[in-house]
Amino acid sequence: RWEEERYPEGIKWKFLEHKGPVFAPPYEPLPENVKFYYDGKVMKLSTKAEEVATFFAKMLDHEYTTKEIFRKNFFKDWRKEMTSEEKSTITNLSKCDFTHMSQYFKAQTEARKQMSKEEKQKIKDENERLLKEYGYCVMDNHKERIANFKIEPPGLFRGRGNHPKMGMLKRRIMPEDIIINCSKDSKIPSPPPGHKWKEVRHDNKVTWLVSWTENIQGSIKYIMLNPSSRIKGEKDWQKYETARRLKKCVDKIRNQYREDWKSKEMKVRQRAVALYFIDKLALRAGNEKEEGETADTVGCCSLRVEHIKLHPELDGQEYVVEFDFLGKDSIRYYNKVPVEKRVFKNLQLFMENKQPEDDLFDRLNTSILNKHLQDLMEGLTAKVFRTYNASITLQQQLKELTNPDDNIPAKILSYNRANRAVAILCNHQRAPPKTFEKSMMNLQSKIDAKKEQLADARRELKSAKADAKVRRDEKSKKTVESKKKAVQRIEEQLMKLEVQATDREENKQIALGTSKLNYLDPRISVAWCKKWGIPIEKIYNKTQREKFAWAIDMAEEDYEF
DNA sequence: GCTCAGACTTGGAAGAATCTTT
DNA sequence: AAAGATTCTTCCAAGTCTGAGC
Repeated sequence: RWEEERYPEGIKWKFLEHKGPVFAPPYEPLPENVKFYYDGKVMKLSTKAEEVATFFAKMLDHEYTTKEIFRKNFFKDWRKEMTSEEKSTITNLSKCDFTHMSQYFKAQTEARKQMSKEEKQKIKDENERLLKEYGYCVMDNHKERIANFKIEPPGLFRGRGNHPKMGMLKRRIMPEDIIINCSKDSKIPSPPPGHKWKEVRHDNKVTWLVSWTENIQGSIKYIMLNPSSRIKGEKDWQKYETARRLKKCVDKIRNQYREDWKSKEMKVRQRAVALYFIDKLALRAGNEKEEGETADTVGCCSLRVEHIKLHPELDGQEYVVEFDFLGKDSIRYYNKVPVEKRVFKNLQLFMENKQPEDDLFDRLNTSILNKHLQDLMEGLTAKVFRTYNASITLQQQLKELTNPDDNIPAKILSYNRANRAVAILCNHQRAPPKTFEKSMMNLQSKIDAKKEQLADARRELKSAKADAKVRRDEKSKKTVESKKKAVQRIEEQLMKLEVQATDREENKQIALGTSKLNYLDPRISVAWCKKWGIPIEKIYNKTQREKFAWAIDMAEEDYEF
């Protein structure tokens, strides 16, 4: 569908027109009868202070609001929004009572659920209108869907893990904060009445339409296109092509880093051991982070001595490395891995005379590592190994697990298992769903019921057969046939349920989404579907099919990653 | 080399929509 | 038709990596 690189190096588009962002709705003050209490007494808050209070009230049931850091950060920022009078009265968060406000919001949510069909439809229509007007742009000759055309509303920052900034106030974004990017010859979006944009620029070397600076980390946020767009799709395709190029030289690279374990230079040894981890364990690169600004998490290059334990022997295996650290999003990585003796010896060396909080690879960072990788293969960076290993694992697992004689549900179970192997490799975990146990039990009772139904059907079949033997007439023969069919149908249904139960159980703590969306070359899945006659809808839902339209178009059943 | 801003990808949870059961 | 379960979509945080400036 797309031809390769229609533009000179670095140029992303020739024409870009859009309507600008949709701002968060303005704050609506609470009705008079919704009270806030301080120290047991009713207190009427100024609009600004009230708005921030509602952010807290809405989160009251969440564990966040019990955390010391969250409360401290919130209170500090809240006080900044108060009038001087409020400031002098409200000095202690523990004396603030938000429960009435919280109840009000719960009632609102309930009321929204209870709305009539017409009212709900009205809201839906309004959302659709907004999407139609602001949700699309024109990039070159295509109308494209925008991913996030709505500006994030103000609220309380919720970091993940142990974030030092949790609870801080995310301020409201105004047109004056907004940079618009579009082409000169396009119809330039107009700011809301009485407002101005911070800037309008025409930079066709970037893909974003709108940007602003967020106040918690001071980082830039963007409005960009949907994954179904040409610009994202092409990039995605390129990513997998880079990973396929790695496939061709990965053996050479592996031999190289194994050689480097013996290097005289410490830096080279560290680089080689780190690369081994990235390759073998699919670890992330691990950039340095500013201390105290974010949760304390690490990747490969930023591992510290305290994150690994060396076991010369463990459970009958030699040279075992025990990893235990918090990775991206503060997800725990825990793994015991037997490694080659040389790696083990090197790790011992790297850890000599170091404190637990010292860097394991003190001579290495991601920039050094990536420069080296660039020399090994053009376009090679640390994350390409994750993509490569994820995709190659899927392909290999599909080959191994797919049984040609299986029916469709069983084949899909195999697919999910292959997907799961990748998710485990990439350490994509989720909190078990709150309703997990219950839903498993429900499914089990469905299975039991189905088993009984099957037993009944079999009994009926048996007696029908006996009957037919005696009577020897057409009618009873037909009855046998239809009973046979019924048994078969129920057997199939039972099998389907059992497969579902297995799949769900195995998936309890595994998140498949990220690998499916970001690491697995979609052409592998498309080819697999074609090969086994599985409808693509069983593997990809509508959004996913849109994102992977290029692959669905491109891949035949003999596609090899 | 090092730092930092900038741009873009990757990440799980929460909320909304839809389907299924009661 | 309400409630409950499941799936899809949105949200927005948190990574990776590049390149400019010194």
